[in-house]
Amino acid sequence: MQQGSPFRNPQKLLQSEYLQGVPGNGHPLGHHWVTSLSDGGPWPSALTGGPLEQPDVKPGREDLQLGAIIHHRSPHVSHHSPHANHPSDHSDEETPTSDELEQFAKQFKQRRIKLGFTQADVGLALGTLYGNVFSQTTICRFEALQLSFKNMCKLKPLLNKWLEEADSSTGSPTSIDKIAAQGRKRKKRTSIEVSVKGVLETHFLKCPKPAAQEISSLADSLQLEKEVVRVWFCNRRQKEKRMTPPGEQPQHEVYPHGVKTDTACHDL
DNA sequence: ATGCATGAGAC
DNA sequence: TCTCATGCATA
Repeated sequence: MQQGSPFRNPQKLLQSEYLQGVPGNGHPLGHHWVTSLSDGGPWPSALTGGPLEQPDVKPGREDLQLGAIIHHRSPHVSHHSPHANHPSDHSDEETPTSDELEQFAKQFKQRRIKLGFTQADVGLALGTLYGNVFSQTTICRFEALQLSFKNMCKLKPLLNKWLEEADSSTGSPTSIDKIAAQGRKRKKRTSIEVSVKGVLETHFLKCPKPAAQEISSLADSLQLEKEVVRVWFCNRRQKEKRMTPPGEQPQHEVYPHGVKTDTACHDL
């Protein structure tokens, strides 16, 4: 844990209301659980239906696998082995299909509740058991499949282990560790009006990746800070990449979003 | 449960 | 600057 300055931001986020009285901002304490599970791959095949199932490492990155979120609960298991290279029947450790993840998440939640644990409990337990603490938010998102596919894959084994631990240990009190709170100046969450959100949404559909200048003008017309607008777009894009898009329940619905309309979105 | 935010790493 | 994993704060 290296901690020096509670505010070591290389960027010059010139906001006006950054550090507003944070009660007790004198105890810096950062826990860095370097989850070196670096990125690597886009979505596996099961989703897009294409053959390919391996954490391949490709030099060129492509982030246009989103258009097709899956929700494939077809009775037939997509059994496609590109090459007879490895035993492809391993319920664990191999990259799970989106179906498996969905299934697991569902069971996980069910059993978690049955065992009487909250999402926060699990997050904490993961920390004491394996060293990686997670927040209630993350557990929640996992259960709701609101994480990227890759992220889901990463968390699954951890949660799986916890699950085994949890329901096997009848009366063993999981060491409840307490992680110190963190003292950091966080910008107050700005709430964007619904009407304004509507405008942003509209723009997003037209252009998911507005240029800096567009963001500026947009922010200007909406009377929002440029940074806020920028972040909004970032978050919006991330949302688009989630396994289960908001509003649509796990069904076989492939919505045709032209979200790959990069390179040229200029209105005005 | 989710909206806005941070930060590290990839381009 | 963007993506991506992650979470505080909030509805």
